[in-house]
This record gives sequence, structure tokens and C-alpha cells, in this order.
Amino acid sequence: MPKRPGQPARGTRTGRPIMVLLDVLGQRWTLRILWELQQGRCTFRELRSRCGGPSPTILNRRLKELRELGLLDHDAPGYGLTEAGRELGEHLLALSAWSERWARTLAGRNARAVRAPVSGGR
Amino acid sequence: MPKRPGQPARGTRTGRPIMVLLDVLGQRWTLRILWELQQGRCTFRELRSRCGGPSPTILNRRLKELRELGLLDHDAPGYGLTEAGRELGEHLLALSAWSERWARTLAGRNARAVRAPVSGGR
DNA sequence: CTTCCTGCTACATTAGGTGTAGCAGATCGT
DNA sequence: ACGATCTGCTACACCTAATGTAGCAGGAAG
Repeated sequence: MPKRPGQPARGTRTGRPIMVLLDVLGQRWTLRILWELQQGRCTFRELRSRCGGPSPTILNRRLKELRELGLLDHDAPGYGLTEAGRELGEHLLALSAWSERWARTLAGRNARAVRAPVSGGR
Repeated sequence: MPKRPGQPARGTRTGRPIMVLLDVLGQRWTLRILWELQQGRCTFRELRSRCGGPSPTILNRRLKELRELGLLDHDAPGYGLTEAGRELGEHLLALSAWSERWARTLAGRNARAVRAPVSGGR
């Protein structure tokens, strides 16, 4: 079943692009695939390895979906991002930068919760 | 199993924040939950309804995970985003804007492929 | 004491992902 | 021409994750 903007995503009836996008990205491996290809195009097998070895079944399914959504191409050697895919990749880079800061504050919070379990420390 | 930055995400051995983030966001409903709460805090039942009715089992699991990651709170009435959660929500808003443009170019591409199947159509 | 919210938990069913094996096609060196 | 070695897959049995419905304990209001 090819998900597309204009067609309802799971859990919606409108085909709002953001809903379709959240639905697609919320499947396992999709984000990881975009992330890995963002670091450079590569073959199916290499991509599988970079992702930590998902089953070829599911990897292929994801690649098909992403190609239908115009985010990936499958030309030269192996797979790569299209223009739209690169744009999406930019957002992932932004998320990566954010996540570093997030991890630091989260670590700080935990450390505090451990060091000073005085009030309501569980 | 509580995923956290510092602890390896599925498919990795490093606990790189971006990997943990991609892993968590790549589970069904996580992105949708953040999206819906980004539009305002609400109760468990209301949230479930907004998301299109995922099973309470999985909704509750996701809410727990997101709370442990410091993205959600569960205080006043129902659930809401923390500061970190709101920051992440900003990125989703950016994605939403992007997705509108993406949908238009994608629709254009398809229309062309249908109207002019002259060379290599299909 | 009843009613109606709240946030859940239980449990059987089904959809989704895993892991291993292996195959057909293209490209290489001999 | 033949084997070796890539490529991108497909098949299939197995297991985990999500679904859908039911229902329960706790708190607030009448």
C-alpha cells in the first residue's frame, strides 16, 4: 500500500502531508535510512550494513516506499537521496545538533536526581 | 527497556543521542503524540482521540518512554510537553511547513507522469 | 451513594519485523 | 567460456510489537 500525500495516513482521514510524513517516518528504519544516506549514497548491502543489519525484506520495503515518495533515487551505484530527500536530511542534521544538547541536559537531570535524592528522589 | 542517550539504541552500539532519538521517533505513534501535544496539553483520553485511537496499551507505553526522556510531563491536567519537548515540537512545525512544499512538487511530478507518459511512462 | 470523569491494565488476535538462506543478473579476471 | 564475486533482491519460518475491546480503581461533583 503506497502511502502518499493526499491519501489518508494511518490514524487519519485527511491526507495532510504532515500526517503522511509522520506516519512514514514513524516506521522502523525509515529515519535511520534517511540518516545514513544523508552521509553519502551507497549500495543496498552497504546501506544494510550501515543501518546495523535490518532484514533485507524490510529494508527493501522501506526503500520502495521512500522512492515512491520522491525521497530516494536508485540510479547510479546503489541508492541515494533526491533533492527532496536532501532537504529532509537537513532537518535530520538539525535534529542531531539539538539531540546533543538534549542529551546533556538529560544527563544533568539524572545526575542531580541520583546525587540529591532528598525530596521525592525515587 | 528504557532507551536513553548514552545507552545503545537498537541497531547501534554507541549511545549517540541522534541514534537514540531516531530509534525512539521511529516507533509508531511517538511522532504523532509529540505533534498532537504540540498543539496543546490534554488528558490521556483526549490525546488518544486526537491521535485517531491507538490502543491504550501502546499509548501508555509511549507516554512512559517520552516522560523518561524528559520530553513530556504528567502534572496539571493530563499530559503536556516539557521545555525539551517544545523544542522538538518546533522541529516538527518546520517539518510540517516543508511537507506542504514537498507534497506540491510530488503531486506535480505525478500529474506529469500521468499526462505525458510518452517516454518511458510507467 | 451514584454518576461520571480520570488514567490506566489484561488479554486474545493480527500486523509488522527478524534472520537466514539462496537466486538471478551484471561485471570482472583468466 | 568459466568461475569468482559483486549486485539487488525474494522466500519463509519465527517472534515481537501493536490492535481492539473490556473493564477496573481512584478522585471529584451532585
